[in-house]
Amino acid sequence: MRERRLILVVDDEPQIQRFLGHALVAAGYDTCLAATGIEALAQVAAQEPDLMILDLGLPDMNGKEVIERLRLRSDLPVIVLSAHDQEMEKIMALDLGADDFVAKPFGIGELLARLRASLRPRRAARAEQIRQGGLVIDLAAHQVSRDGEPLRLTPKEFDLLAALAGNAGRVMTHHRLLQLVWGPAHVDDVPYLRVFIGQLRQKLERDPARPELILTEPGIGYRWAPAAEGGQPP
Amino acid sequence: MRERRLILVVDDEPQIQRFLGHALVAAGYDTCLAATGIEALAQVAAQEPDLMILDLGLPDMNGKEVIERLRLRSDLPVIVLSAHDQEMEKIMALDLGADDFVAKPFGIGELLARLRASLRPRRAARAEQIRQGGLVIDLAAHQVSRDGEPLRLTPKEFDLLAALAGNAGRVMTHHRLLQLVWGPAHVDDVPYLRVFIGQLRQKLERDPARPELILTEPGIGYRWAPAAEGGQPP
DNA sequence: CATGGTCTTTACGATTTCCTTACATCCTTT
DNA sequence: AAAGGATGTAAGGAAATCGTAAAGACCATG
Repeated sequence: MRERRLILVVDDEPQIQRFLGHALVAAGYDTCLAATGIEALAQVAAQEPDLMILDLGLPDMNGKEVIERLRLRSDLPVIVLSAHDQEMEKIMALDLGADDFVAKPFGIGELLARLRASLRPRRAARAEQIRQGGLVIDLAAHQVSRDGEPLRLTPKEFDLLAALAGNAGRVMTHHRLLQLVWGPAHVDDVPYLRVFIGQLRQKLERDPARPELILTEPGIGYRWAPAAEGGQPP
Repeated sequence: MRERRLILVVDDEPQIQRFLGHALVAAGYDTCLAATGIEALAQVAAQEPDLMILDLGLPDMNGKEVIERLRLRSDLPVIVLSAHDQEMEKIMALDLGADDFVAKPFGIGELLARLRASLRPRRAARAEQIRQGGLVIDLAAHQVSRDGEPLRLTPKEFDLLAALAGNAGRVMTHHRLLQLVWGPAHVDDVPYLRVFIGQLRQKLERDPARPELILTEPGIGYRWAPAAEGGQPP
């Protein structure tokens, strides 16, 4: 494994590139640079960095597209830099799987803090097996079993389950789930989600009418219940 | 980084300039001065102060314009000084992004307190967790919990909370909150706010009748209580 | 070509959230 | 002390969202 973490800085302003480059090196990281979206994706493939700092508002494609195409092949953490007037872009970027964002103008201290936070937990969350009650989900082997007995899940069902259980405890928005399972073209087809969530509950939950594993966050999305949690609201 | 914080005082009355200058220096700040709006903007560019104290009623432009033009290039905290007959200006200034206000005549103690609150490192926004007492707000994960127990918030409730807590310490006017949560079409539907503020307090506050987190600024808006600050006015 | 499985799409009742209004309470002003 | 304005609560109906079932489309396989 590499000794120092490699940070890919994607920005078209040489001034900011230089500034970030110095600051990151001073903080003990290695850096590589890209000035366009195309370049950025090429650098990801070539250098396999540990994190990307992405400025929205590149000359060749918008940040949304960069993340979209990046997410097809990698789960590299992304921190988005955005100007004040880019609220919409920012929210889109987060929806598509950016990990965090920092508004310009930013303090270097703040950026480094976000960077440390994004680099940390990612490694731990990539376990191969997820256990929950009598449930065992083997992401690598594409298998799920309950109380030792294997369950039959269709590919889409499994992808959806993986997206949920792989982010246990976090609320996954409709957009994010649709993006992960159905791809960028169907981020608005919320009915798909309803149907497949229903099917998953039918197969996984002890009482599909009162789910304990896949919880609904009305108006937002769904959430995989965090590990040990007992008790129901009155 | 600079050792002492630099405060820019914008006022056309030499008497007040002198008074504030002495008081601020005595309190351990550096100061610089401006007597007009133009001068103020020039000083911001030249000196890069840490905070601006802005008297409404300048000779060359009104406070609204100063903040409007300032906000194009900076998110410098601004505290507004206003007389009784400048209510409209004051609210406009807050609408445009001023952080706080102090009514003339003011006590220096009060001004210094507001100043400390506005200088406190502003958690530049969303995406990271906000902690307050037993409360944890995870804006990215769309989750709120108190004393470890997750709270159920509806989407609108969450948006409103995000708008408030993401601007901790600032006075958020009715207009600004309505604009952020309900959109430009409902900036005058203050009753929405009352209802949802009430619901949030019901869920978040330890004693909803005597709120400690969401404070009312009568006639103006609401404010998320700044981090550590003990004691309430009688 | 038929078959079985999976995915997409639609429809409808149930649930949750949102909007709206009315009224009691508090604070400031005259 | 009374009046006016602003705020806080409660409650009902409107609107949006959710869960479920079911029918047709698509695809690989035999």
